[in-house]
Amino acid sequence: MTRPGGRSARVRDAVHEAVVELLAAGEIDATIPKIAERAGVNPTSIYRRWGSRDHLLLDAAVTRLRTTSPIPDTGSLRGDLLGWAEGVERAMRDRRGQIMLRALVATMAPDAEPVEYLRARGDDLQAALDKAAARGERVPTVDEVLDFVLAPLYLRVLFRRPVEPGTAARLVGRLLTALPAGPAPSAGRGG
Amino acid sequence: MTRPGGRSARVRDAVHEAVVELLAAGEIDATIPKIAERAGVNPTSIYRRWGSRDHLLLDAAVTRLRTTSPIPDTGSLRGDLLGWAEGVERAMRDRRGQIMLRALVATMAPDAEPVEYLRARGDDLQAALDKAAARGERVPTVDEVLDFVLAPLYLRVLFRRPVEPGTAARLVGRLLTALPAGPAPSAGRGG
DNA sequence: CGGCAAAAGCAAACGCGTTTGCTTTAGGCT
DNA sequence: AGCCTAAAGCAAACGCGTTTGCTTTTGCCG
Repeated sequence: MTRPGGRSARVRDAVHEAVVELLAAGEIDATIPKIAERAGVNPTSIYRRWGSRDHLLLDAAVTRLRTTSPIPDTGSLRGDLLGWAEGVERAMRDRRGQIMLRALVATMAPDAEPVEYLRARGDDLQAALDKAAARGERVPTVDEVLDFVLAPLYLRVLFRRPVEPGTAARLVGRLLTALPAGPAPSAGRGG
Repeated sequence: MTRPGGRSARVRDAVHEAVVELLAAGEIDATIPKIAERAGVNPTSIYRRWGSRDHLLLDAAVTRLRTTSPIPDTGSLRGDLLGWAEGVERAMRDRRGQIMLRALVATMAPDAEPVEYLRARGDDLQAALDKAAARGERVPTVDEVLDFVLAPLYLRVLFRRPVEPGTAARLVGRLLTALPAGPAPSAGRGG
């Protein structure tokens, strides 16, 4: 039996927010007691619920990502990709978004179980591409979208290079321009 | 006055190797005492020299990167980029290379001082492009190289998607194919 | 509205990572 | 070869993150 609402939910949200705020404030190695204090919560509650700092960070990062940049349904592939990519760009221009991306990457152990959220977002992307294909549009693969749009945005943040306004639009433009010419550089669906 | 060789160098190398081996073996949160034990070294030596686990990991990652995938001088831009990118691909297909990339990203605090090595590699890339331009070749910007080639390779590793053999060649092909058409999506030099 | 149990709070004990003062080793220069 | 000192080793003390047994709160279901 589990308790999704009430105090449990309040504690969860307070802890998540404390993580984001502390990390964004530069306390990159904030300990669990520090996070608990900031959240107004007992450290034991965190230990019992999340077990380790890494699990907590991963959970906080995924939870934040989940609320960011959904893929819209605009009626055209370009519109869908643009709406999504601009959401990603906005998140990547925000310090807290940057921090959480780094936390996500840092805590994804190389051989841990797959992050369910990432798989789901890959499916969303595939669905948008399928819709466009059904409309008769020429569509890229998921891998191409990730290569052309997501990877450059993320790499800028992870390597601390600036994300200029309009980057997302230029990257989507590149992807769609490249479409008629080149074959996919890698087969299969992405995560 | 400093001591570059002898015992100091042996300790440094042993510690670096211990870091790589432990992380690659899945001990992602190996503590300094564990690393010291593996290296056959006193923990105090690590604390005194590196100060913190993050500094050590960053140093180990950069040191390893430094020995990987230099930019060759083949006489053509395609050859230079291919040689370099295939070196990166090789590193990214190796578990230890994957681990160290993740460690690098994880320990690069958002507002810490720039990592000298990354700047230097950006300069190397720029130099290769300049040479090609001097030969009259049509050349991309550093940012375009990073977007088209490095970002997709790194993102695959960081998000634990497979790096298929030949990925580097396909990415370089894409970059050079896109050249005549599109303008650079972002100005400035890369890191 | 009453009761069961999940989850939070509390406090004390534990373990281990970290710091520190000192000693010993050995690199590099004359 | 011999001196000087940077750097490694050692050991003990310290501090704090973590664990654990128990109590208290409170969400949720009948």
